[in-house]
Amino acid sequence: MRTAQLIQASGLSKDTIRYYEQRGLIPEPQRSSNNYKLYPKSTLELLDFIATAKQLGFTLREIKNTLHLFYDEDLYCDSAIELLKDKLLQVTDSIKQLENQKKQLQGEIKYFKNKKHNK
Amino acid sequence: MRTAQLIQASGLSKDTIRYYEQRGLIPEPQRSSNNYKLYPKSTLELLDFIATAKQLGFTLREIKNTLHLFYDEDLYCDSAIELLKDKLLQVTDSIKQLENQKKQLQGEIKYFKNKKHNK
DNA sequence: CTAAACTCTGGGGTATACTCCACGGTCAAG
DNA sequence: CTTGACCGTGGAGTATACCCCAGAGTTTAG
Repeated sequence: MRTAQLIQASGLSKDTIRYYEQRGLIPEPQRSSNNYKLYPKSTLELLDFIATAKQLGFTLREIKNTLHLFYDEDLYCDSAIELLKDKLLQVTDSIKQLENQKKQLQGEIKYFKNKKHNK
Repeated sequence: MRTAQLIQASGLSKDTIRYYEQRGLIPEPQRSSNNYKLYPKSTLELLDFIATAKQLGFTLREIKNTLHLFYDEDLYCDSAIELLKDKLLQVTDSIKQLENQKKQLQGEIKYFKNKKHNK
């Protein structure tokens, strides 16, 4: 498929796709005689995989490092579970930090309400 | 006080202080005859104020926009409460998003465990 | 044949909150 | 007087995930 089709099918912009290409997240496509890019169907699947991983909170760097999972069926499950668990820990940690921040904010609000009341 | 003292007392680096100065978070200090900077005591308090606000999750931009509160006692309470509530909403929202992400991750993990089991 | 649509490339810009480097002036101690 | 500590400046670099623009070739519709 050509660029326009990939853009359409993936819902990503040309620049995003190019960016992924440059960062090595998707393989360099073949070229037709006029130098237009020709993507295999697998690239679309790959882009979907990337989109899902991004949704789950993985950075592009992390995704790039796990791309072999996308190609290697045997490793797929175990490694995927491991990575997901790692990310789960990170997310849980972020939540904790935010909860903390929330508490502090609530404390501050109370403090100012009191201050106001005592005027 | 001179730069070294302010660095010491605030715990910030010279570059950070300079950065805040450039962004207008702290006022331009006076200069002694040799062009050394001379900070008033209030600058230290201001830096503490900024540090607290950062802790609470405010960006430097947001902090800059609320600096007048630091100077205006009358507005202080009401506006502070309002700002804190806004930030609280933002934090709460971030937490929700992360909770969502967490659920999705857990879902993915289950999916892969199942897949593995059925091999 | 011409104009519009499509495609490619290189390169710059964005936001955030700094850090780091290099060059040069100033001051105090010995 | 020299050495080392202190101080100031301008400007570049960092990380992330793109967006936007310009210039030029290609293809398709009318």
